[in-house]
Amino acid sequence: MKWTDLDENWCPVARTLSLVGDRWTLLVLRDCFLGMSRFDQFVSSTGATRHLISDRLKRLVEAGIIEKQAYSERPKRYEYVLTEKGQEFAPALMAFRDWGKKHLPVRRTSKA
Amino acid sequence: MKWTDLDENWCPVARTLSLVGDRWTLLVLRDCFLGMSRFDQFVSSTGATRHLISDRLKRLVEAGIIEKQAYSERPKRYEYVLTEKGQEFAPALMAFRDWGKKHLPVRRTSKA
DNA sequence: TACAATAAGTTCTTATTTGGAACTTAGGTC
DNA sequence: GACCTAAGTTCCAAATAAGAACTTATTGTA
Repeated sequence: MKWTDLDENWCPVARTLSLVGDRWTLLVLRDCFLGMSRFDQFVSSTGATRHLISDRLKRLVEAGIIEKQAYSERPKRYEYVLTEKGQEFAPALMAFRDWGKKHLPVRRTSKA
Repeated sequence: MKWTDLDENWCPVARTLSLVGDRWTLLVLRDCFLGMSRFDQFVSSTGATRHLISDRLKRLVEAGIIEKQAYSERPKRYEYVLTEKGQEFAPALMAFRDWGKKHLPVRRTSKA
């Protein structure tokens, strides 16, 4: 079974996962909430490959979660911003954040 | 970059994703919240391969999110139940559910 | 006794996805 | 004219997932 097959699932959690259920997509969304909007920002912030970021941004745009907007005409340059539908994803990311803060503290591995 | 490399990330969202940031893991957790606990239930409910379920259950046990418990001695049979750490993941799944209900309604494709 | 069934996995081969680096395009700057 | 930036795309090798069959231990049934 491939992941897009979940999009017609009876369960709203499964349908949501068919869209955003992979780590890079969710990291891109996190970055959007942190105020990032440009391709290279997503690449360096997430550590994902340019290929993946390109793919995930396309899916998110197609799903209406973010929008592609030109911020420069010559040369043509675009940025990505959350739509209202995307904004409403905030509670999910906050739940992830809270769980991570509580249950996965960073181990400081060196130099005090 | 591989996904487990996110486990030491400064961002709690990224650390959480290093553990549960894939669709099958999250679907298994959903099933746990729905009261399922057995291997074959996870397989048929999620539609993932036995191989994947096996792998994801291992990771979740290792992370202390679920626990493996024997429910039969002869033959040895195990089931998986949420730990308290796992229970506390509920808000994240509820946020996914709410978002999905609102923004991804099921299209009825045939027979009224 | 033999035959099928159940549960929880593992193993195998093939297909799909991802990683990593280099290349492209369209202008701008020194 | 040589180099820089931003936003991608292309390529091939490596990792991961799909799908089906097999395993192990035990119980229930004809």
